[in-house]
Amino acid sequence: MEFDLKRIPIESEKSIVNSSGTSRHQLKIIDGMPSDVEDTLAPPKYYCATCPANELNICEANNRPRTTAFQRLENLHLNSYEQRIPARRIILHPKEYSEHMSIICSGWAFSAIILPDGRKQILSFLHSGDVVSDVTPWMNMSRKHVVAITDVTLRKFKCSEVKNSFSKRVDMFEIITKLWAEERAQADELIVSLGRRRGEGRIAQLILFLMKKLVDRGMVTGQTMMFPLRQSHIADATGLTAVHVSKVLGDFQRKDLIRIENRSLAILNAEGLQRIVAS
Amino acid sequence: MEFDLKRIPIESEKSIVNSSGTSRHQLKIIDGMPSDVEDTLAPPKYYCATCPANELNICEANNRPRTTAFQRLENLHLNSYEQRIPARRIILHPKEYSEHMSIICSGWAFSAIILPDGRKQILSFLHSGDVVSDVTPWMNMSRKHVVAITDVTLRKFKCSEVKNSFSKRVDMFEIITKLWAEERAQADELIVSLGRRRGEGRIAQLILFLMKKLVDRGMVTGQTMMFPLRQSHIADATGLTAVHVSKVLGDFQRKDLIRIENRSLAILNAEGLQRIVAS
DNA sequence: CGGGTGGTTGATACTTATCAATGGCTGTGG
DNA sequence: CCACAGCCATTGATAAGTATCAACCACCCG
Repeated sequence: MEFDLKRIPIESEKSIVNSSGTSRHQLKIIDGMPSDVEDTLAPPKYYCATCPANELNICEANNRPRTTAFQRLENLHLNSYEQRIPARRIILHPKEYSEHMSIICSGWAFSAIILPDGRKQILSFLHSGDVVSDVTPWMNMSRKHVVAITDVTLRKFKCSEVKNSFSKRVDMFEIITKLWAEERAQADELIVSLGRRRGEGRIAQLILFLMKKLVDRGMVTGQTMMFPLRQSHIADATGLTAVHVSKVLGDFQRKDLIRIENRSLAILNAEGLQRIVAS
Repeated sequence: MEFDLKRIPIESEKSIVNSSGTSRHQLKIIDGMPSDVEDTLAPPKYYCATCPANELNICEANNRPRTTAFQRLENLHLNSYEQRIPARRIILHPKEYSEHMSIICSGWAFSAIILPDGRKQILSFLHSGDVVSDVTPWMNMSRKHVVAITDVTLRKFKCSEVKNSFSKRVDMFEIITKLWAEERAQADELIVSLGRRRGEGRIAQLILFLMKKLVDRGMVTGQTMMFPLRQSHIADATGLTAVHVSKVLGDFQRKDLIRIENRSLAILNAEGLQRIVAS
C-alpha cells in the first residue's frame, strides 16, 4: 500500500485566510495547518450506511446495509485512507492539484467561490457521502474552495486507481452521470432561487432542501435536524447579508414556521415554508 | 438507415405556451407545431468548422478544418439528421423523453426553468456546437425547457448509437468530463453573478461572456457580434426585469461602453465593462 | 475578567420592481 | 398603400426589498 499519506501541500493563499471581508460578521476561515490535520490508516469508521457514495462501490469499508440497484456491481475494494479536518479549515483550494478524490464521511462543509474583494458565494453544502469538489476522477483540479464547517472526516481515494477500476466497467458511466445530473440539478435550482426569488423564498427553500437531503440519507428522523450553520453561511449561500438573514429567520420563528435552538432546526410548518418558496 | 424521422411527440404543456406572464413584456413562446419543424436527410450544412462538438467526432459531416487534441480519435461517422426549427419554438420540454441527442448547428437558443407562476430563469444560451440539454447520452430526459431564439438548425444523433461508440473508447470519458466541467463552471459563474453582483455587473458579465464565447468559436471577429437577444431575454438570464435592463443598457450606451444597433452589439470599452463586473 | 464570535434591532440609503404612459417598428389584411 | 395590432424599448413616479451602519447583548473560552 504505497500511499502518500502527507497532505497535499497547500500554496498558502493568505489573501483568503482572513478574508478581510466587508464586516466583522464574516466568518474567519483558517488555512490548513498541517499539524491539525490528521491522516490515519485505521479502518474506516462506518458511516457508510448512509453514504450515497455507497453506490459507487469504491470504498473498502464493508459495512453497507443499503441495498441499491447498483449493489450488483462487485465491490472494488479500493485503497483509501481517512483524514480528519477541524472546523473552519480549508479542505481544498481552487487550482490546487490533487491526486486524490475525497468523499465526506462525517460533518458539514461547503464549496464556494470567493471573489477577489472578499465577497463569497456558497455553491453547495456537503454532507456525509458527498464527493468533495466535482465528481470525477478525470479532473484533479478544483475550481472552488471547499471549507469545513464542523469537524469533518474524509475518505480519500487515489484518482488513478478509481479511474482504472472505472474503465473496466461501462455501467460506471451511468452511475457517474446520475450523480453529476443530481449535482447539476441542484445548481440549477440555486440559480432559479437567486434569480427569481426574494430573500424569504431563498431561505425557506434552503431550509427545506437541507432537511430533505438529510432525511433522504437517513441522517434525520422527524422534523428536527442538527444545524451547525451560522447565519453568515446562510447569507453567503442565498446571496443576502447576515443582517437580513437574521431578520428573516426571526420572522420565520415568530410565525412558527421553524424553531432554531441549540444548533438544531425544527420545521414546524413545512407547507407554510413551501408557500413562501412558491411565493 | 432506419431512423425515426418524426419529431418526438410533445405532450403539449399549454400552460407554458403563452406563459401568461407577469407583464406584456414576456416573450411569447410558441409550442412546436410539427408542420413548422422541418426534418431533412439532406447532407449536413457545414457549420462544423466552428463546432466544438467537432471534438466529439460523432458527426458524419466531414468538413472539419479544426485541428484539436482530439482529432486523433477516428471519425465515428454516426448517422444523424438535420432539423430546422423556427424562432420562438420550443425545442425541448422538461420531462420529455427523447431517444436523440441534439447539437446546435446554427442560430441562438436558450435553456430555462419556468416556474408554475410564469417566472422564468434562463440557465444558458446555446450556440452552434452546443449540446442541447445536458451533455450525455445516458440521460434522455431533459429537466429544462430549451427554446429557439432565432431560427435554429439541429443535428440529431441517436443516443443508443452514441452510447455504443463511446463505450468502445475509454478516452471519451475525458472528453465528456471536459465538456461537462465547462458547463458546470458556467453555471457556477452564473450563481456568483446572481448572488453577489448587482444588475449592472450581471449584465456586463453576460455581455462579456457572450462575446468571449463567440470569439472563441471563431464566430466573431472584431468587437461586434450579432445580437438577437431581446431585453427580456437578458432580464430572464440576469434575474432582473426588462424595464431595469433597458435602463442599465441605456446607461452603458450613454457611457460609451457598448453600442447596440441593428440587432448587433459592439463592445467599445471592455475594460470599463470588466471594472463594472468586478464592481 | 476580557476579547472574540454570533445574533438582534433600528435608522437610513441604495437598488430594483411595479405601474403607467408613450412611441417606434413590423407584419398583416383590407 | 394604409390602418391596425402586437411586440419591443424607453421614461418617470412610486413602492418594495435589501444593504449598510451602528449600537448592543449574549455567549463561550482562555
